[in-house]
Amino acid sequence: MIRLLLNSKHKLLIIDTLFSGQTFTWKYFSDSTDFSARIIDNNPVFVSSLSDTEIEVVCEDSRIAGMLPQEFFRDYFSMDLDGRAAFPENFRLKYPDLWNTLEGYFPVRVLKQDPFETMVTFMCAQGIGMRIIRNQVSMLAEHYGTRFDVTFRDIPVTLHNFPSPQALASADAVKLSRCTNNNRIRARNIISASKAVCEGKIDFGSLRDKSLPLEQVRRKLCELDGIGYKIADCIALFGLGRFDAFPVDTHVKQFMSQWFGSSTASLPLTPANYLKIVAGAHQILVPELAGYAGHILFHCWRKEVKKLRSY
DNA sequence: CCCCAGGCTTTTC
DNA sequence: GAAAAGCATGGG
Repeated sequence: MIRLLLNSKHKLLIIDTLFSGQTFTWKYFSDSTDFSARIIDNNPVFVSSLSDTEIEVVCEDSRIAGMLPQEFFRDYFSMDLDGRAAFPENFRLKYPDLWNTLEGYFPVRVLKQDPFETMVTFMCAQGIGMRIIRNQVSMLAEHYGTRFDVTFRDIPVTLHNFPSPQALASADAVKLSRCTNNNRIRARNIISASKAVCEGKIDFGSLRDKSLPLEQVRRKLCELDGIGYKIADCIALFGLGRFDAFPVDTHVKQFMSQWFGSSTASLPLTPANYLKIVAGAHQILVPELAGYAGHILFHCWRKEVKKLRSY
């Protein structure tokens, strides 16, 4: 058992962007008895916060994804990155009101999560609400993942890891569709994408190469059925650590129009308009961290403007 | 029955 | 080529 303390110079707010269900959603821990858990690289991981700037991580193995836990989790939680760094100097002068509203959202982390898990979960996120997406991902884990029964602080906890590419590649489309909101097309796309990963047609290791232009990463991922610009950019941002990737979904489209006066963002989200909105975002934000900024703006928009209760 | 939800694919001009 | 329509499903 390994216990780590990770501290940051700035406040932390950790939200699971992969919709991994209530039982293993990272939360903003209000008190020290509260904790969250999930499986990372076949390793039960427990997280709790000790203060606004310090979190405790407990895991079993001395290595996670080939790295020392200390290194892995600092990277996983982007501990050394300040959300403010994603906004250029003149941003607070140009958008003073928005800057004030954003204050509570700079601590939001972009987690560097598993690319396969990221791919499948965002394939489950087409044109449906957060609640249903979470249900799908939880069901995928429960039906196709491995079960872990563990205890933490004397509390029994049951967890499921996210299914492997092999597990989903060999799934039956009709059965799998129970876990994809009864959408068989989505189930079929997930199976074929999983096969592509198994066969090495999609190699996340090589897509991780930072010298690879984002357009090339996007093009490769878009070869898969069911993946367009938005999902490709989500995989790049959340799964490949490409913080320059700026996924434009219905919410991002809305705040790009409302907050930044993007005329393109008020038009239908065609591929051409998508690229224009991304280009606009790179003008307003720090380009190499545009996606990171987008994530902060996204959560602020949903909570402060749309008044949605959950993250 | 309407609209919306962390879009993508096919058809049509 | 790019714009418009079609698709799929559950929830409010």
